[in-house]
Amino acid sequence: MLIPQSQQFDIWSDKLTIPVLALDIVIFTIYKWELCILVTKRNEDNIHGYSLPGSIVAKWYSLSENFDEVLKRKTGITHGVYKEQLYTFWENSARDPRGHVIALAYYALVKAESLLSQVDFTLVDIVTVEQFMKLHIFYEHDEIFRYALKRLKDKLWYTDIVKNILSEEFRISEMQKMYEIILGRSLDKLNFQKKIFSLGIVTETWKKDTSTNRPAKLYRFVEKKQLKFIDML
Amino acid sequence: MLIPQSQQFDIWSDKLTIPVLALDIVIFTIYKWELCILVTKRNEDNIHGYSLPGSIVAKWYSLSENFDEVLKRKTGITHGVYKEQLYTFWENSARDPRGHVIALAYYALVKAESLLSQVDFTLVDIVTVEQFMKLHIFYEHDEIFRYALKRLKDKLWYTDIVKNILSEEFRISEMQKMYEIILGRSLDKLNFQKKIFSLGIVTETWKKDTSTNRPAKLYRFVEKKQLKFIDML
DNA sequence: CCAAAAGTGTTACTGATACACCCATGA
DNA sequence: TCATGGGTGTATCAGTAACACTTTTGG
Repeated sequence: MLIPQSQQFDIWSDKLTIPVLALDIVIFTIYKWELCILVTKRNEDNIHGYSLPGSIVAKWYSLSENFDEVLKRKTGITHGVYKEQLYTFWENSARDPRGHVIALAYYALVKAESLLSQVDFTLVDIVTVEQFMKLHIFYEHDEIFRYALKRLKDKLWYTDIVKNILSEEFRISEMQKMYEIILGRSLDKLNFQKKIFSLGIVTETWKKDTSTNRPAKLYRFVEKKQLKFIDML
Repeated sequence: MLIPQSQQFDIWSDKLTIPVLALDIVIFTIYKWELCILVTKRNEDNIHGYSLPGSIVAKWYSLSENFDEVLKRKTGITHGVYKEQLYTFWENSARDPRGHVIALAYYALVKAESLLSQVDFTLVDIVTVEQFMKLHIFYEHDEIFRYALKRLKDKLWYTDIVKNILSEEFRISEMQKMYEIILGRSLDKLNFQKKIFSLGIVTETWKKDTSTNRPAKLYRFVEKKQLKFIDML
């Protein structure tokens, strides 16, 4: 399906009556006990700022394939990623100098070790969410970020999404720590366990982790098929 | 921004590297005490079937404007509509003979009287959801429908979305009836009231509706600003 | 007075929240 | 033996669900 560039239509041409679709990604990870995301440095009209990694959606490929391709080309990450579509935004022309772009927003969750070993840091920076909120953000990517963060926080309580940033076997306290970092607040130990167990997303391994004073039980996530909640799509 | 058709690029051309974006709408209404939606009759390759009203998204207009335009052109409806974006689907080429289309799905809620007075029935049919599920549906519009129905059902319990199909002033029993029709099951009277009142979406008018034996209190929805729940986007 | 629909009470159960305490281990 | 997490108990409160009863009107 590859066509010589010279024969391709100019997608920014006024002779084209359909909008260009971009795919932008909020990539979350937990790094040094903080919730972080990846950002791309940008200079538009001599204004220095940041945006989310993103690119134009290509024809002939599914949205999932487009996601993988954008992620790879803009960050270097090729595997070990949880992805989920968020929302489709219209980026109005005042903000986007290129013209009328529709932004298909995704968010992703990656383990820090996995991310660090794959990311090309000449392409992107890693920033904490606190830092991000003080940056100058291009397009409407700050809005996309807020939406992604809300979705991530909400999903903790009714899915096993956190498994994408935990190891195979883990102690409940490690899991709780992840929740606390993402939510930005501390949680009650026992109440957390009751909630998680009632969700039915974890199961005991009957092993112990003896790396701390008192050994802790190790858990793992149950198979997808055995989960009772159904997450459409 | 109008360009003579002769000068426009062919959006289906292989020389175009970006996908075409379509906007498809699940239009719900309650008609004759049943939950119904609007469908478009289609014949593709001599196969008779139905699809959701939809069209190609045009450049230079916001998604909201595109929605209004599609709705008007494909159904005749121009006003009195609640709209909400659902999800963006990739319609794989096997199902969509035109090629690679990305479908931006919306759903809408319209009062039956408003719908009936506006709809052009040479363009669309009105079917109950039961009937719809037995029809031959083109593209992946049956999947979009199921997703829309789930969203609609969920939203009843934490928003005032139902106000789009109720009159200004109404009795709680009328409201309950709407919920029952949409959810497809009956609800307990008192429990329903407790739930709705705790949501804080309705307020008393101190008027009575005397059209039945025992007069009923009339309620109305509270102003948007006074609602405590925040619905992002 | 009876049918129809409005309107209210009670109880049991479940889950969320807050707080308090004991336990097993290494240093 | 004590500091450090791991692990558990319990009371309260709010929300959910099921069921039963009373009230007000028109005919």
